[in-house]
Amino acid sequence: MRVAEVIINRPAKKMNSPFSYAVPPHLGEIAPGTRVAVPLGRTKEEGILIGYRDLAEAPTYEIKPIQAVLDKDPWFTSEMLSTAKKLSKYYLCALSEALSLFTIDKKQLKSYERPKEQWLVVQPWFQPEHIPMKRKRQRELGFYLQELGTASVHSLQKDGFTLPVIKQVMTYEGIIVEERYTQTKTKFNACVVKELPLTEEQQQCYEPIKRAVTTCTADTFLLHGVTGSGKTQIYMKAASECLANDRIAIVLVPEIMLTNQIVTRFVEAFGDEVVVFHSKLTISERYNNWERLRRKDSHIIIGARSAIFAPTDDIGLIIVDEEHDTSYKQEDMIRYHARKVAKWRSEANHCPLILGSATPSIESYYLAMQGIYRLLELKHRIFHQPLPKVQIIDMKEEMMYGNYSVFSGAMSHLIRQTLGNKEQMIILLNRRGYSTFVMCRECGEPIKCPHCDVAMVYHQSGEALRCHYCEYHEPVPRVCPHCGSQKIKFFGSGTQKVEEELQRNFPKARIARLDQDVTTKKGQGEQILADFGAGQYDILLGTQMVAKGHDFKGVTAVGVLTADSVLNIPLYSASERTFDLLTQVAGRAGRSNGKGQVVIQTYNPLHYAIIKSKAHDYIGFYKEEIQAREMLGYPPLGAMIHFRIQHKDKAKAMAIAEKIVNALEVFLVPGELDIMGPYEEGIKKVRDLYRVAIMVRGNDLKSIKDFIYNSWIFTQEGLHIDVDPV
DNA sequence: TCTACCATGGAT
DNA sequence: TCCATGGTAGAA
Repeated sequence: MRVAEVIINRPAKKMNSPFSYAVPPHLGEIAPGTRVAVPLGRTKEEGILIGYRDLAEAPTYEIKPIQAVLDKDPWFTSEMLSTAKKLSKYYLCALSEALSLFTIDKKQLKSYERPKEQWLVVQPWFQPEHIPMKRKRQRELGFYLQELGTASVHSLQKDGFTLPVIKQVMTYEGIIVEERYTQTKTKFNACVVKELPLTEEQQQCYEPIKRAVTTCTADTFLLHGVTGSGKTQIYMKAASECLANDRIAIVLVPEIMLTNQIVTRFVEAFGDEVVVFHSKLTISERYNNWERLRRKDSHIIIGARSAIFAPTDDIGLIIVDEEHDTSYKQEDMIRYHARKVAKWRSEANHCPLILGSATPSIESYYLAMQGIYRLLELKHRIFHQPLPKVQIIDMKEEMMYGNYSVFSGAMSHLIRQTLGNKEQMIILLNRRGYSTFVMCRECGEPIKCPHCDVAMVYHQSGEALRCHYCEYHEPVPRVCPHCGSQKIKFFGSGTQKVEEELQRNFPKARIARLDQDVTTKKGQGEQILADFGAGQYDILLGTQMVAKGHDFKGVTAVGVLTADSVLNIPLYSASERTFDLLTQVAGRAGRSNGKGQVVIQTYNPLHYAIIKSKAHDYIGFYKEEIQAREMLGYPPLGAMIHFRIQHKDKAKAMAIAEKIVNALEVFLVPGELDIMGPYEEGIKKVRDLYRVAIMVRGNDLKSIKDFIYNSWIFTQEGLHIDVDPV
């Protein structure tokens, strides 16, 4: 007996294997990849038909029939199905979760139909002269229609006819109303892009990419180019080549929210050939975009992380811009890395993948050094502007000279100088809120969140202490909840406090602050950036979002208040992230006139991540970093899996973790595959759940992953598995 | 995930 | 004895 294998569309790991259903004859042949409605228990559920199977003998359970077909054409191509399976096994998540990444509507059991609209078709016997003179607009529409022969209701409304008038004309003799699929095709002027000249260096990088696009080769290129070297130009050339071959190009950008340079340039150059995916799109806009890609009305999709799951086959090119950016790794739910998925999809679609960055991820650069990726380098800035001058300030020294303020002498001087020259400055501080923690002077106890193991942060707005890990907030206590003393003091400086201090020291400066507290109100972040770009502010103060890809012409100076905030995070990639952040933010200075100045304050002035970023020396940094990782077996010279067990009972969490370690111990080969833990995490408790962790590190984790995928560990409650944590 | 089922246990 | 709660196996 032939049965259909259906994955129930529920994010439950326990339902990871497909369920068998019969296909009733009246539904005909259902292609794999189609969404179907099936009975499950006593409810009706949505599922994805992933294939067929022959049952040798009658099963012990009842085979129920599929109730309905939800997609006219299968939503999932076979490539999407196989990529989802790969993702599920690699990242140890449920197949249904992996599949749902490719869908755009989380509402279930909704069938999707291609958008249709009504068209009025004029028949030979239509006589507008019979329409009474009194009905002026209808008569005009009649003659207008006769001229056109056929027109859609939508287009007539655009031409100034109201809906009642059109409705009335539709009833007249000689007018036939037809339903047609919406056609939104607009002509694209390819010349715009073709005329974009490339420098010789760019041309050299572009040649092999072009060859790979035309020959449909799944090569991966690492395009390493300093900021301002014209990577976008190469992306656009490659995309236009892909478009000329009538295949789809996917362009991934880090965070689309903040007015993204690349998006604007693509839209300007390619017009309606570009479809922009971002989280603010409505469901119908998403469907419409997808439909455009499927009909090849548009060939380029540009968007953040999730755009890699564009439901399309025939991908001809994938570009990951700023490939080192950490926003490509999803940190909640399914913790996939978009760069990894891009690689899989490029292989399955036989198309090249371009990874572009000024500071490539250590992993990508390593693979390029191994000859697995092809390294392409842009060493010169297009207009040959010099890179900014970077000064490193040792804050320990500042303190020795009695300066306890957040601004070193050099920093104050740079601010004063920039303001004096009527130029703009960006100041980076990786801490939001007012103060970093609140502590009692008597007993030395910091005030902690009652639900999480973290110090609460004072936020001026609302005069409240907030926890950055949960929604908990409370007013600042008058007396210490621990010892009753009144000596409560604020320590450390967040963006809010620094803003205040800046304003006090430089009363005339116009200061804009950009951090999560400001961005939560939608559109406000973009507005601040736009205003700053328009010169309405002198200083832009903010968390790392000020460091990313904006091109402000008036900015000549950049200040980093604490380079250590990222460096001190206990992660193997802390140095890499520090180097990236410093290099990125320094790159904001002097983009147009070339006299950029940067001041970096730090307590670790001798750390190589800081020294190498001062010298704009990526390769030097890479060499030191790869050595450090080689010694410790960190990625890319080994892979890691992070297990987090959460439980409201600390002992239970520990017990579960120990059970997991015991089960995995058979794979332990010291030096080859190591298991660390179970240990309490740095932050012991979040939202009243205790956190215990296990870390597995090894040169090859495939077999241990396969084991976990098929064992009880996979469905263990309260366990979160993070493959390739960053 | 959702649901039905069973076990436990406190209140009546 | 009743019902409420909690934990858990199974769904085709």
